[in-house]
Amino acid sequence: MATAVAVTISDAEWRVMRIVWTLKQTDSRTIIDLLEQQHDWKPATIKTLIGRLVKKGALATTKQGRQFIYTPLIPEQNAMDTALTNELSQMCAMHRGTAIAHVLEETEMSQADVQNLIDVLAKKLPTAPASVHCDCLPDGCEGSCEE
Amino acid sequence: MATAVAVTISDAEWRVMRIVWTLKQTDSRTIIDLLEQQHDWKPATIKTLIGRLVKKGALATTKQGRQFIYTPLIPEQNAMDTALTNELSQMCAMHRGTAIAHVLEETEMSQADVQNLIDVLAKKLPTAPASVHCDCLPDGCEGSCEE
DNA sequence: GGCTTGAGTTTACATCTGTAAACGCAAAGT
DNA sequence: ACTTTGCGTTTACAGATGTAAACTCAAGCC
Repeated sequence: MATAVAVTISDAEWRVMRIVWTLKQTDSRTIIDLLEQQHDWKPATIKTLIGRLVKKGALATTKQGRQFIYTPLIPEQNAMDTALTNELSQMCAMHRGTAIAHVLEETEMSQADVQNLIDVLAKKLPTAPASVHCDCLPDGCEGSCEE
Repeated sequence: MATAVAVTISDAEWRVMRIVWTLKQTDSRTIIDLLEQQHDWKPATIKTLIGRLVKKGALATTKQGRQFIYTPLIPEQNAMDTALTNELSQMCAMHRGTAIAHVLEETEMSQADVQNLIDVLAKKLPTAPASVHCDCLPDGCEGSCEE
C-alpha cells in the first residue's frame, strides 16, 4: 500500500492545492499569477508554499525544460474528506449531528447534492442507533452531559 | 454586540474545552485528572492549555477560595459550528456537497439526528440552485473544473 | 559566449502549537 | 508560626505556519 501518511495541508497551502487540483497540472508561473490575484501574497510566499507542498508529498514535479510541471499527488476529494473528518472527530460525538445540521443550513449546494445527501441519510436511518453518547469524559464518567 | 472575535481553539485546547463544556464548570484539579486519563499529558501541559484558553477568552475564571472555577465563555455548539464552517469554506464550493456526503457516511449519529438532517435538507431542496460552480480560480477563470 | 531572466532553493523571522519544567505564593495542616 | 502542598504563572523549546527576501543556476537572448 502507498505510504500515504495522510499529508497535512495548512490553510495557505490549501489555496495552492486548489489551483493545481482544478487545473490538473500547471507550472509555478501560472500558480503564482492566479494566487497573486486572489490574495496579496508576494511571489516569494507562493514559491515557499509550493516548495513545502512538494516536500510534503502533496505535489509531484515533472521536469519540463527549465521548469517544473506540478501535479497533485493526493486527490482533492480525499483531502477534503480527511480534513472534515478530522475536525469532526475532535468534537463531542453526541453533538456532531447538530453541528452538521448547522453547517448544512449555511452551505450552498446544488439540488443534486442536496438530493444525494437525503439519499445517503435515508439509507442511514434504519441502522442509526437510538442515541449516541457524549464521549468528552474518560470512560466511566459519562452521564453528565445529558440535557 | 459582543467583541467575540471568534476565538481560535487549537486541537489540544479542544480537549480541555470539551471537559469544561461537559461539566459546565470545574476546577483545574478535575480537568487535570480527567485529561491525564485520556491522554498521557503531564499536569504542566494541561495547566498551560488552561492558561492559554483563559488568555484567549475561551474560559472564564471565578475565584473560589484558593483556586479558580472555570466556565466556558464560548458555547460548544458555536465553536463546533465555526470550526466546521471554516474548514468547509476553504474548500472548493463545487465539491463541498460530496465531501459532506462522505462525512455523513462515516459519522455515527442518532436516528433523531439523521431524521433532523433529512428535514433540514428537505426544506433546503426547493431553494437549492441547479448547480454551484467551482471557485478555486480567480473570477473569470472558471470553466476548467467541470468534469 | 556573456548577460539577463526567471524557476526553484535557502535563509529569515514572528507567531502559534504541543509539550513541559520551574517558580511564586497563599491556603492548609501540625 | 512553620512547613508543606497545590494552584496559577513564567519560562522553555522544538516544530508548524504565514510571510517574504536573497541566492543559485541553467536556459534564453544578443
